[in-house]
Amino acid sequence: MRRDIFQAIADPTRRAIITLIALQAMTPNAIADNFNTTRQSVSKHLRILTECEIVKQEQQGREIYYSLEIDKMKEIDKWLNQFRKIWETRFNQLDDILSTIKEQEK
Amino acid sequence: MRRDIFQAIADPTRRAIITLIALQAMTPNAIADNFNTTRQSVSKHLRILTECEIVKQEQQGREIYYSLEIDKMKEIDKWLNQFRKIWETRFNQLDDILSTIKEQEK
DNA sequence: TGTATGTGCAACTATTCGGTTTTGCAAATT
DNA sequence: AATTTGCAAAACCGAATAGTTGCACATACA
Repeated sequence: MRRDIFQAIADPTRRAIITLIALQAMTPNAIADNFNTTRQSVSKHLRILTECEIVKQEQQGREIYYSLEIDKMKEIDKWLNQFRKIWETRFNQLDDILSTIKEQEK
Repeated sequence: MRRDIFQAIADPTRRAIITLIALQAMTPNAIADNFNTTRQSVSKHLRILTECEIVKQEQQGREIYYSLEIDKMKEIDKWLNQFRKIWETRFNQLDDILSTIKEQEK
C-alpha cells in the first residue's frame, strides 16, 4: 500500500480536511459535519492522513482531536523547489526580453 | 474521472516523468528508457498529464516531444500558500519565544 | 514498394480506492 | 446498571487505476 503525502493530498475530501484542521484541532464528527459524507468515511480519510503523519491525534475523554502536522506540508514545498528554480529563471528571461525591448525603444 | 494536478502528481512514475522533462522535451521512448516499465505504460501516464495540461506535445516527424507546462506547477504552490502563512507564523512565534528566553536571561 | 520505427489506443487483468453498513469498545450520562 | 455518545475497524461493493498485450497507423528509410 503506497502511503505518501502526494497520494494523501490527491483526494479532494482529504485536502479539505487538511485545510479545515489547519488552524484548529477538530473531532471526526465535527469534521464530518462539513462534508456530504458519513463520519466513517471521514474516519477512513483521517486514518490515511495519520499513517502519512500529516495529522496527529489527541485523545480527550472519549473524543479524539485531530490537528495538522504543518511541517509535513513543507515536503510538498520541498519537491516544488526544483520547479520553482525553473519558473523563476523563465520569469527573469522574460524580464530580460522586456528590458531589451525597452532599450531598443529608446 | 477525476483529472486534476493533485491526482496527476499522486503517482510516483508521473512525478518522475515531470522531473525528467522539466528541463528538456523528450519522446515517449526516451522517457520510458528511464523506467522499469513499458513504453505503453509511459504513454498512458503522458495522456493523463496531457489531459491535466501539465505537459504539452510537439510533433516532429514521427516523433512526439513532450515538455512540461511549468505554470501548472504553480497551482500546487498556490494551494500551499494557505499553509505557508501558518508555518511562517509558527516560526515567528518560535522566534518570539526564543527572544523572550534571551531577554529573561539578561 | 516493402520494412523498420515511433507512437497512440483499445481490451483485459489485478489491485487499489472511496464509500456504506455493521460491529464492538470505551467514556459519559441517566 | 442501563443507555447514549464518539470512535475505530472490519466486511463488503462498485468504480477507478496502473500495467500488460496486441493492434493500427503514420513517418522514415532501404
